Amino acid sequence: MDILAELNPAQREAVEAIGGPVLILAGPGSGKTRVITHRVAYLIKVCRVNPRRIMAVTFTNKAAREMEARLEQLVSGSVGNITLGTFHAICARILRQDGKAINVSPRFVIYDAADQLSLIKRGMQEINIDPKQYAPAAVASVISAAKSQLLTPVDYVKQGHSYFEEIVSRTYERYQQLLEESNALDFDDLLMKAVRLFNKSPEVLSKYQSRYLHILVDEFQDTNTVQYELVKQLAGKHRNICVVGDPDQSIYSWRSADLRNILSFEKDYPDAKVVILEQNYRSTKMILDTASSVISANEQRKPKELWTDNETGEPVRVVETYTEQEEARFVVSEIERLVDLGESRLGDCAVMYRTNAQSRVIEEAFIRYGTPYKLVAGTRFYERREIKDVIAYFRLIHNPQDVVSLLRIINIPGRGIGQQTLAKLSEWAKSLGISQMEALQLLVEAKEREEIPEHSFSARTVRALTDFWNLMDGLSTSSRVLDLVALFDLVVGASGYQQYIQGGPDGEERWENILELRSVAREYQDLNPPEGLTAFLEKVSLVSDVDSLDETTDRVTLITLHQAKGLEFPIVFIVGMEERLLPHFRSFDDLAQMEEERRLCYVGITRAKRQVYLVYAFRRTLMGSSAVNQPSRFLDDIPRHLVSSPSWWQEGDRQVTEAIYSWNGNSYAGPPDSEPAVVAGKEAVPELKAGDHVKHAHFGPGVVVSCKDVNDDCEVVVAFDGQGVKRLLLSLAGLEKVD
DNA sequence: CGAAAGGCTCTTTTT
DNA sequence: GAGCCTTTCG
Repeated sequence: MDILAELNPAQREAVEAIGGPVLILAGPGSGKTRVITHRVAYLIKVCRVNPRRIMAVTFTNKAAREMEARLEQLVSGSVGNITLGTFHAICARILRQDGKAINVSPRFVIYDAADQLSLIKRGMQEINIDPKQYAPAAVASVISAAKSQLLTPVDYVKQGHSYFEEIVSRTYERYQQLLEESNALDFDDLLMKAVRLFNKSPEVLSKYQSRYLHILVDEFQDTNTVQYELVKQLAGKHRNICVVGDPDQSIYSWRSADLRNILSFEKDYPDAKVVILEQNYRSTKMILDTASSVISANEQRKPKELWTDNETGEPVRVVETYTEQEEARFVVSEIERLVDLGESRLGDCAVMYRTNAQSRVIEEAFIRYGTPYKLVAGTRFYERREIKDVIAYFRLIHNPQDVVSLLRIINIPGRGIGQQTLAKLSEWAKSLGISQMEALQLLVEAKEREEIPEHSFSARTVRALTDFWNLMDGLSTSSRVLDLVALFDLVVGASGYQQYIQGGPDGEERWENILELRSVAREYQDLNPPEGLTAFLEKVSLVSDVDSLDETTDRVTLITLHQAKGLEFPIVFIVGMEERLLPHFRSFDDLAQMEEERRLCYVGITRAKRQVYLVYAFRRTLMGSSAVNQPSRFLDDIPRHLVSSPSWWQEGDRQVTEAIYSWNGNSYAGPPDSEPAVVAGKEAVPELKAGDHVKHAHFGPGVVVSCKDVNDDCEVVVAFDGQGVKRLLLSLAGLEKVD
């Protein structure tokens, strides 16, 4: 297969420029992914570079997986030796391999944002800082930013001036100590310590520098200072570094991503070859023009002209609804309409929003209509309590020093070990200069020798504590011989966790989640005992929500604008196009942040191939209270000729009196004071009772479980054959009674 | 010690 | 509106 065929001249140039630094500026839909994969394939097939000597950094694990799959097709063979993954995953690997040089034990655990926050709270407590006065989350984000600038606690102290910075500084110091005692790294540490490793150990650096002949970085506009530093270090010897990005799609500055990285690349590498990809293959002219009109209002930006040979397409549709509920209903009914027309499938459609909180109302509407959807970040799987609990057991087995995990599960399920006991235990361990697990071990040994205890635990408490230690010790022992799945079953069984969770609220659902985690463990079953556990923990620590997005099922995708980066859909709905939401109110007092909101909007629009809907609600409930918001300022920048004339939304036979007004008419003509109009055309809806057999357009045949009257309507619970149990609204779901 | 209830705060985006 | 924390009582 000719790797250069099917590439346009600019793309081809980007693929063939293999000596020295290369900057590829790739507008949305310009075939960026294609260029990257073809470039790597070109290196392997044509330039005969050993895949082992190539590193490719992606933004998500999913992107890495996809790239690997495409590569294997292109080079028709294994590329297993290539280093491919996110910065975090690659750094974790480097640190496990060579971290010893800077005292990073290979058994470290990785703390996610929640673990980090809990440890910071603990640190603040220990040095008597009132969490009510200084929000731990705020302190956490400053510490994270400091780490992203490569500032250690010592460096940070030198910078601090304000009283708040003083507080942060002291917390940072204590927090870092706690991390070390726990043998844990947070996300920022993974990057920072890798850079530190390379600074401290020239041999290690040289090993990696020599190995990596070619380095590629995708989404370069979203890298931060540490990441760029790391790239510079790694590319220090061969200087074959290729970065790909688009400044207009930089949307992660809050994670310390620094747009200057991509803007100053040419200064850092004056001999860099720059390739600009401006032809868009994804969207219609109308969509592309809309996107351009929005983004060109940014001042701090290099002008760029995207163009396309695609057809003109339909105008963008701007729609006003009365409330967020109406907004959700509009989206679902419009999608159903499009599907009924036969030109689109559910899987073609995506609904995008600024904040995760917006997804709930949308989701409810989809459930009520019985329209299949997939929510990318629901209650994020790995953030669920039961999942974190079980993982904590594994982390503690893997690394007994892990304080966060210990405190998480020492009394889950309840073992009679309360706050008092834990405070004493912590104090006691501290006075002896040992970890809490080691203190527990002492307790066990003292008990076995029937010594008089030097602590003040009651006999009952001693029993509870020693029981727990024996449990964990037993699990550790087993972990050295059992495969991961067997260990999994042992952990949830022996700890009493299974019984605890099944007996609690939502027991079955939570248990299913745990089984889901068990199936992840199965992927590592074939590895030898210690490696299986390590690999499993690494995987569950570094997953992201988009990683699990499955594009093959025919369902509507519900996704945040951030997560949508890098994806494309024929039909895109952006909801919540309102001031205070998009742009988000947190960006109002800062031009740079406001421009980022605009880029976010741009990213959303440019995901679409065929049709874009920009939807906003006249009135919306935010943080518990309802308020009227202005339409987003970004709408003002779209020329009228790109927008369809004011649309009136009609839902089936139902005249929705409160629904749509002209988006540009500015004034709202007046909402109904009463409840929405009564559902019309109800006579077509069948009377149903429990036990009736029904049929649904998407879910197929099923049996009615229950019916409940709700405001002139009826909520029907139906068990569909093989599709699970769904809650539907009778008037909307289109259920058909079967005899 | 633990369950339950009440009160408080604060909401962006994520590897 | 929800999650977190604290308080209270058994």
